[in-house]
Amino acid sequence: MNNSVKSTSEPTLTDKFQRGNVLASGCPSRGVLQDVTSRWGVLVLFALLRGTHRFSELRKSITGVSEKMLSQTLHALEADGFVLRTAHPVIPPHVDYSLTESGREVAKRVEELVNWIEVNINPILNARDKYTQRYR
Amino acid sequence: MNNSVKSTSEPTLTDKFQRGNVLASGCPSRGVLQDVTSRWGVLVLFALLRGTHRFSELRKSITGVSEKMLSQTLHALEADGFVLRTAHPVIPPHVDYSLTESGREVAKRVEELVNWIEVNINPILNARDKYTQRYR
DNA sequence: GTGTGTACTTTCTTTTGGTAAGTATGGGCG
DNA sequence: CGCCCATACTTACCAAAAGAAAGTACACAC
Repeated sequence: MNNSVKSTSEPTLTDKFQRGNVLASGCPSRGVLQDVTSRWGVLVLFALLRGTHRFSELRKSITGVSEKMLSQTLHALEADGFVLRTAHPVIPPHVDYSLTESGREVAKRVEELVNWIEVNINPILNARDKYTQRYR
Repeated sequence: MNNSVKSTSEPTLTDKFQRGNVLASGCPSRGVLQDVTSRWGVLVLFALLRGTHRFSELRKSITGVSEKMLSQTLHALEADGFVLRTAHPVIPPHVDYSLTESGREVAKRVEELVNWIEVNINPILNARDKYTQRYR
């Protein structure tokens, strides 16, 4: 991946056709992929697809997430431009989280994956049971 | 969940419409989701979508993965029924890995996500740069 | 001055991940 | 015969990440 500075500000042909390659360890797209597919990142994107939520709401709907990890995950997704953080200057604090345009794009794809797994969970679990029975 | 006592082994209506809920911490679908979206799981599925590969080939194409993690990841995906392991009884060992039918289904969805990120990597990185400049 | 509510942050412990070395097997080579 | 090679794993050890729980900040109510 070439992210070097250009002498002109016009996008060149190679710029336009440049894309990442997650199979290459140096490519920054792998970092973004990790933010998106991280344990809690997936669930945050999935949850925010249903609309704006505040911190405490996310914490309640995503069962099992700690405040530390939720905070960390939201920051990473915000830095990548997927999540918009809106802090209202009141006390006690009130902060809203929503998806950006690009956030909705990734989240839609995450949702497709999550939905497929949720729908097919039973056959998958059966396969897993058979596997563990066969090979201990 | 099921209030009526059943004397037969026929699947009930509720059985048929049962699906997972990844937002619930107890739901096993969350475990499957983690296998699929794990750091190396995503890349293995993505790589295997291009066809059958042996262990050493995967290790080469997925830059940066250790033998331990590749082995571990392949086992998890095999247990979930996404990956088929075929060991030829020769020496030195020769083992092939390919996707099962359900493996192709998840992998296709993973691919959609990966492709979107690879294509849009540049705007994302720009957003990230702006973010780090603003908030250090 | 004590308690409440929200969104974090910090500290400490546990779990997970990475690195490197070891294991099993038989065939080729000197 | 002794030694090395190739391949697909395991194992042992240490570093990094995640989880649990407590602390912080602020204004207002009592």
